[in-house]
Amino acid sequence: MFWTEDLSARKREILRAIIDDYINTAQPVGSRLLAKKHSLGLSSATIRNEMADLEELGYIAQPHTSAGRVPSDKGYRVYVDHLMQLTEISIEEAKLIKDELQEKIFELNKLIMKASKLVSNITGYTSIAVTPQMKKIIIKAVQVVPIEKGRALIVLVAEAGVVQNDIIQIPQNVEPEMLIRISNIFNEKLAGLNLEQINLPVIQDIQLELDIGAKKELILPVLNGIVRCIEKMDTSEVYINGTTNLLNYPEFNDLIRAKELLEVLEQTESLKDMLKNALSSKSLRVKIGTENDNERIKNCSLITGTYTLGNMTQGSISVIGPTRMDYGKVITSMQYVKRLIDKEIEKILTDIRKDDS
Amino acid sequence: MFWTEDLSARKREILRAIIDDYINTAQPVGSRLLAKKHSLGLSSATIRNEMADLEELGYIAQPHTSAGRVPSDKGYRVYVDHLMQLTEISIEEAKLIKDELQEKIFELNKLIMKASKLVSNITGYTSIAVTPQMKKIIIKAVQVVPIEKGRALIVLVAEAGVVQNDIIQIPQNVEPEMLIRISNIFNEKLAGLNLEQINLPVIQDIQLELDIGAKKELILPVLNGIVRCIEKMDTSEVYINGTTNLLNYPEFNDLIRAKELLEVLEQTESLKDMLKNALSSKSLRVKIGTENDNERIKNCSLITGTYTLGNMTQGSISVIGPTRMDYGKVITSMQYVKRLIDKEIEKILTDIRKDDS
DNA sequence: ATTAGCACTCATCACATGAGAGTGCTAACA
DNA sequence: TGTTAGCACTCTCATGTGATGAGTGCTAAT
Repeated sequence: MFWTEDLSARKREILRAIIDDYINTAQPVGSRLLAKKHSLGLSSATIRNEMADLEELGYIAQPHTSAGRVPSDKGYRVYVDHLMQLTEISIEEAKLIKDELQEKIFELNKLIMKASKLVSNITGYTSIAVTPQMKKIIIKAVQVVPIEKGRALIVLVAEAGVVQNDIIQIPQNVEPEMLIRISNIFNEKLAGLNLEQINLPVIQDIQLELDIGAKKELILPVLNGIVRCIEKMDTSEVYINGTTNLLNYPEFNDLIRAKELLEVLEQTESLKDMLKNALSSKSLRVKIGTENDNERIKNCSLITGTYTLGNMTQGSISVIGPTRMDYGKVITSMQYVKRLIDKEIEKILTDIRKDDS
Repeated sequence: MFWTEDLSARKREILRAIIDDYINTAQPVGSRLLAKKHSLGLSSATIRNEMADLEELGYIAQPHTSAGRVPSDKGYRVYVDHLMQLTEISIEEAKLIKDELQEKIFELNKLIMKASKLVSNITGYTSIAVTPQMKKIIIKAVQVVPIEKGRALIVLVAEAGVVQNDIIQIPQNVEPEMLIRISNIFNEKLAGLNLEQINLPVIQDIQLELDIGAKKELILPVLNGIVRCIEKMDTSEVYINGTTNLLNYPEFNDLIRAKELLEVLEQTESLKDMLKNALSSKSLRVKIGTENDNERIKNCSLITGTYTLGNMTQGSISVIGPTRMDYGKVITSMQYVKRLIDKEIEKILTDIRKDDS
């Protein structure tokens, strides 16, 4: 869409002024106010005419006949894509973010959780962190740890500090040496593979090798334990921060609206789905109001940044707020955080890969 | 307090009727209604007189002159302690609870989280689960797992399926055999101890033994890793379920009230403190309104059940709702859940201890 | 093309009014 | 003496009314 053909420079100026103002005040903005506050050098009557045009084009709307104008989703879209002016992040905030994220964190999930909390604090909206699904994460080590007679722990270690474990029952009379042998074989066969690559042939190969010296009663539980570890690794989790922030905004003064939104936030499974589609974009994705698939957040905007581990596994941090959101502020801080996280992830990976510490 | 001296049987009947009614309707209950609905065999005038007495004694109050009566915290207290009639748990609910909790769960925290969710679903209020602090949990095994050159994983296994791990950096040139040796020594020295018993003498003892064959650069990170594992184990976590349930109740129709409460629920640290004091009672603890220390939930009631691992480590599940809470329903279901959990915990412990599976 | 002026619209607020629920008190009753 | 009927009184809540004012669209003048 060649939107520039729709809108003269003046119309753009006016539209921006309207949206800036509305984001600040949450009040429909009228022509008189606009003429006074923003020095556009135009009379209210002229502005009125332009506003009528903008309304016809669908960028703004009137809640009722005698009210000012309110931006439509289409209006916000143009605003975000072309009109908005990004401000620099403040020095204090930059420092805060750096301080929080640059302390040594080996675990990817911890990093994302922390960043998410930070984003919610800084923006004043609600943040949603989804930890990565690990389908393609590479296994570093497998170990069977004897706990006591008849019980052992399977430990699966992958890159980026991802660890999972599972308790299994084993025959009473297993020698510790046997467990070490099994650990070694699993290590040899699985290390370097990613989760998806562990398929039937690989398992059969291992089974074959084990069958020589080990008993079936031992092999089966170990295999099951590993499978459960893989399942746990591949399960992404959802963390939400700053839920109550949303209640500060007048659009959720209506208890029914507020409840609707809070219920959406409680449905972590559907949240995962909502945020999954963002998983390809390199930069931030902005979904405004009805652009969201979910009916129940059609008066909310969702800004999502995704994080990738060596182009393979992905998690995300999102901010959700009313469509009347301070897009500039949110995007600025999220970009800043994203840059830092990308750098930290890089560090986690190279640290582990290079062993140069 | 010999409350029975305060109240005639008739007054008690009336008080109970008032509270029962108020819990159902959330409306101040008047004498006329009471005379009609509950067959007390008394005229509204008589009831009025009794109500005046009950008000003077502080069991009920009037929101304003021409309104019915509303129970006070003192009234609810008597109700919970003496007047309330516990109903049997319904067959469907019993089945639901059993189905959810009796599938094989080895991990204590999972069990408590699941139970908490269940309680919130059944009661229709909000539940708060605090996983146990593990100060006194007994260590079963320690293992140092090599991940790759220069990096290893510490795994600490304790009873009840509690596992923690931590990634450490180690010198490049460490032989796997050395790690096994170290694991063995730590195992020998730490297994059977509880977290509190791991103090300086024990550590020095281990250090002494290790110094003979291992390098300092290896021992220190391992020790640090174990300490961090212990810290992680001893950190209790808070899970909240059914937050939005609260918004269904008219006492939180006021957005300010609702927000206040939701903010309390977001402060997990202070929640832990609030629930800590309940950690001695064998049965459920009921805190009504102002009986709670926290100013901000003075119009809420909090019912807490605690769970102990062999009289040592403790976690809790609580239900929070308006003081006008269906105490009968909540207490019934929580008691039922508690009984089941206690049994399951017993199972987890004996299972692991006896190895008879 | 822009602007001043004006009639018109509509939400919002303050205020008045009436209905209804509930009370306390008094007097009659068992 | 305890219980009940009756009644005047109180206070909230819902409803309706009118004034206010912000904002618009249209027209005519610049």
